[in-house]
This record gives sequence, C-alpha cells and structure tokens, in this order.
Amino acid sequence: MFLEKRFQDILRKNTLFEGLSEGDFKDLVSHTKPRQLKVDEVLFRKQQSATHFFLLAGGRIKLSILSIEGSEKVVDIINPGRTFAEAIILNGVSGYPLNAIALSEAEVLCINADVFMSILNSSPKTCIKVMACLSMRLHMLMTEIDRLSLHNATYRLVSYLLENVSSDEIEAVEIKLSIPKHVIASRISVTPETLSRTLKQLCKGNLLEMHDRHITLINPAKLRSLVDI
Amino acid sequence: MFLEKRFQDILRKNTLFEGLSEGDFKDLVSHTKPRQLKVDEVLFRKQQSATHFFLLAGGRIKLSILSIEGSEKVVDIINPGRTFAEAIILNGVSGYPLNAIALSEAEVLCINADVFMSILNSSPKTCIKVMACLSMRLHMLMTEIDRLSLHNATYRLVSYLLENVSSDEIEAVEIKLSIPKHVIASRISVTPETLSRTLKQLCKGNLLEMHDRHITLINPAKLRSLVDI
DNA sequence: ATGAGTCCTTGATGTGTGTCAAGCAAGCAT
DNA sequence: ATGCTTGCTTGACACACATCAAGGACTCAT
Repeated sequence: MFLEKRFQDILRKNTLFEGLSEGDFKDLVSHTKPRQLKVDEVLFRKQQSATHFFLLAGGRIKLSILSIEGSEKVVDIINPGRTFAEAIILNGVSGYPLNAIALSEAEVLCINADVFMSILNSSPKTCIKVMACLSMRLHMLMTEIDRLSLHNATYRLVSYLLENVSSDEIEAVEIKLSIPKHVIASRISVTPETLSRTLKQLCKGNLLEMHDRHITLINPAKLRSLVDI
Repeated sequence: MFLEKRFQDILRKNTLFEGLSEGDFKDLVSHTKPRQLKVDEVLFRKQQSATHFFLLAGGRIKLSILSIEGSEKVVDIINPGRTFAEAIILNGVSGYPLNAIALSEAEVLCINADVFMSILNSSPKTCIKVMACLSMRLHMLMTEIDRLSLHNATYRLVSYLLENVSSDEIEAVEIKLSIPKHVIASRISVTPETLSRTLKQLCKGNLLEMHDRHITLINPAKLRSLVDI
C-alpha cells in the first residue's frame, strides 16, 4: 500500500467506493497510481485500450472528440472529485471512446479496471452504487440531449452558468470561470464568437455583469425562469 | 407462475436476465405482467412514479419529452426485444423522466422494479450485466450528443438510415420504414419539412431512391463514407 | 522595448434550418 | 360523391448561428 494518505481519503469519499469493505478497498488502493498532468497533456486518446478509469484529484480535464474537419467538441469538463471513464471499462473489450486532456495542471488517480471488476463481481452492494452512478450520468446525458435539440444558445449558456451556483440562490452571485471561454463555448456547442455575443446580450438585458472571467449573475431567479420548463 | 410461455422465452433471451438463476427467474416471472397497448396509448407519463420497467414484446414505442411550447421531441424509438426504463428504476425515488407512448399496437412485459432490485442485491453477475447494458446506453447517448452538436441534418438522417442495415452491406438495400416520417424527423431533431427536403436532396444525388415509405439505399458504402469520422 | 502568441471581442456576410402557408394524395366516415 | 383528417411535399421567408476577417488587451520570451 504505497498510495499517499490524502489520495486514499479522496478515493474513500467517492460514492463509487464508500460501500467497499476494508479488504476490497485496500486491494483497490494497492492497484491505484497517481499521475501528474501538465497543461494540454493527454491522459488517454480515443481508441486507446481502456485499462484504467480515473478519479480527478485536482485541476480540470476535458473529455473531447474530434470531428471530420478536425474541429474539437468538448463533451464534458471534469472537476475534482469526479470519476470518469468508469462506464467504459464495463464494456471490457473496446477502447476509450473519446480523448481526455488536461485543461490545467492536474492530478489523477488511475484505477486498475481488472481489479475493480473483480471487486464488483464479489460485491452486489458496490454494484448497486455503481449502477446508481451510471444511471445518474444517463439522466444527465438525457437532459443534455434535451438542451441541444430543443433549445438555443442563450438557453444553453444560462443553464451552464446556473450549474455553477446553488439552486436556491436569490441574491446576485459572482462566478469565476476556471477555464477559458472558448472551452465553455465548445462545451455548450457554440462558437466562441456566439458565446461572446450572447454574454454581451445578457449584460445588456441587465441579467449579468462581466469583467474578464468574473461573471456576476445579477438576478439568479430570473435567469432560472428563463430555462425552467 | 401465470405468464405465458412465449413471454417467458422472450424474457429469458434478454441479456439482462440470461444470467439469472432458475429461482430468481421464476421469482421475476411471477411478478411480470403483459400489457396490450393500442396506437397512441400511453404506457407511462413523465413524473409518474416509476414502479416498473419494461420489455417490448411486439410493436413500436416512442420515448418522448415535451418542450415548453408543447412541441414533442422523440428521444428514442423502442423496437421489440429491448428493455426500457430500467435505468430509471435504479434511482428509486423519482418518477419517469419521459413519456412512453405506443406508435402501433404493442405488447409490453411490465417487470416489477422492487423484485428486480432485490434480485440485483443478491446477484453480482446480474449486476454486471445490467451495468454493461447501462454503459452501452451511455455510449449510445454520447454518440447521439456527438451527432446533434457536430453534424447537420443530412448527417443525422444518413446515420439513422444506416442503423437499419447491416454494417457490411455493399449492394443496394431497401428499407421499409415502420413508422411515420414525422416521428423519424423528431427522432433526429429536424422538422418534417426539413426531413422531406433532405431526402429529396439525397435522391437527386443518386444516393437513394424513395417510394412512399420504401427507401432504397443505392450505395451504402458511399453513404457510410459520408458519416464515418 | 519589441515581437509573438493567447484569449477575447466585434463587424460583415453567408447558410442551414425553422416557420408559415398552401396544396396534393390516400383513407375513412357520413 | 362529399367532406374531413392525416401524412407528406413544396415554396417563400425569417432568423439564429457559423464563418471569415480584423483588431485590441494581455502575457511571455528575447
């Protein structure tokens, strides 16, 4: 058991592992390695064989795919504490279906897929936890499809912003964007130009204020009413 | 055990249940009821409490959500043999996140969620199967998001059509659409008008022929090259 | 200081797709 | 036959958003 204590704590806190027996957890820990990433460093590429899944300990990571013309679409932005690629290893055979690239300096825990699978095979309780996690992610993706197909750029931007504040916020809130705007643009499937213009429009409508990466939601309730169904 | 033999066979063949012990399977069967649906009949509505999930034995069912203005978006079209709503019951508390409505006369098997959950709790093997199923669905949703955000109407239509033919088909293939075109339009997130125009364009480009609901893919390989990344 | 490289903004222009409106064909009830 | 409904098509038009092009503000290396 060589993994630093702080990493072990992070692992233990994650929903995926909190149900594990002490023995299973030790087993998992002994097969988990930390890895440091520099900005733009690639954790894994599409098609690469999926031997591990990951827990982000620090920094930001983008999951992205490449279109024919070479333009990049950011499918998801991973924040610290979240696992990713765990859905993929359940399919066993195939490789990663997308790229994982560091947006900033980052620290990930690499969890051995085989070890995790053998733990699942012996513990229904963990299985249920994992399934709950998967089905939550499914639900998120469904709402994402919802957004993409039913709504416009303003809607997508506003709901992205609102994800970053607690849902009962009434007062004005300031958000500090931790990633470049063009990454957010890709995340919500618009061009950087459109994002810029949409933000400006919202400012003009007195719904938010903006200074560089500091965005103040002046009236969260009103913004929420824009996107609620 | 009152369920008709043919229904039991359909259940047994599904990947979700093929790993079950004889005892568990009998248990499940005794809590599974068939249900007949007429065209446009509602199996369940959004928000309704999720007590069952389903296996389609015959006919077609659409899963859809409603936008603010009342327009409908078809999220998925279920074909016979597929289970649906099983991801939802893992979340326990909440209700169905979408509507399920029959596109034709249909026959569904209604599987009791509680019984299934208790089986999961005792059988890691089944858990893994379910997880594989969930993660496959995750993967499908991701490619769906991919399509929606990276590509245009033609792309989405062509890949929808290609889903209906085996992937090694070289010769011309005829497809008979089993559902109205406007449902397909909603499925691929375009209006019926756009679908009509796009089909016409593909005809003009000698990529397919169309007579009512009979569509002939003249050159599947060329179509595939349109959508492959 | 100077130049190069990001990141972001802004304007001009183009285009894909939605919207509105009309019409045709087929099926079905009266 | 007549009218009604449903599914589909077609044209005219509008608009959201992408694309192209340029420039400003900032950081960093030299």
